[in-house]
Amino acid sequence: MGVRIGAEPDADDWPATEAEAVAAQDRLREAADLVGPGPDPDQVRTVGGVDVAYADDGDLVAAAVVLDATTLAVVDESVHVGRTDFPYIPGLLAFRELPSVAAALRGLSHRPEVIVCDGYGVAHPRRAGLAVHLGVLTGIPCFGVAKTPFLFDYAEPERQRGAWTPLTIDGEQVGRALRTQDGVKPVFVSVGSGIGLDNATALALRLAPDYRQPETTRAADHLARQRLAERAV
DNA sequence: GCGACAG
DNA sequence: ATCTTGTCGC
Repeated sequence: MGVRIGAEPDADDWPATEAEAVAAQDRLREAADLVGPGPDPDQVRTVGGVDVAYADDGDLVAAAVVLDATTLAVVDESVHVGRTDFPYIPGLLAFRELPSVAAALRGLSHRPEVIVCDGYGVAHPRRAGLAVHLGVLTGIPCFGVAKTPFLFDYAEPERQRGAWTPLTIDGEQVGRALRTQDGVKPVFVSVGSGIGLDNATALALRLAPDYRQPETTRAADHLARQRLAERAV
């Protein structure tokens, strides 16, 4: 327990207002590595997943898991129980979730080779979504897989699993709409930092052999919800 | 100006 | 995100 994840979010320097958060994202964007290429999807051995579950009273549970990239079995997991002061503001999700997610990651025994986020990377108003933030912070290749579209344009991918179409913002490519299951709504893949879009797409598809969402996200989601329900006992 | 808006 | 019944389908 206690794996290095790179720099930690500085509690004293953490934005408290919307304006400060936006300014922080503008600086953060410059530090991101959008090319990678990052780990070869066929050579990766471990993949990390993170997610957060919330209670009505503001309590939260952040979960971090590590899966064997071949069997997709969970080989390591960690949770952080805490709270957030930062409200949910579209475009500023990272400032609400990231400190708790980072805490959960520090509780892992094994450092994953790549991390999958539940949300956006550069498919974001300031190209600085949760996956960009986490990738820069940890130094671990990171990308995002979101369930719903925000401000980008895209054409509907073909019906079969593996089909994808580009996500664009003002003509700029910021990710892909990827069909992970035949005839099921696509997910939205975008790079965070330390990995290229081709590898991120291939990995997302490989991590979702049976369901719409990657197993990393499913495992982290289940763990967070379970621990939140057990809380207060 | 108003609404919509990752999770 | 979270709150929720029944319902359709494998």
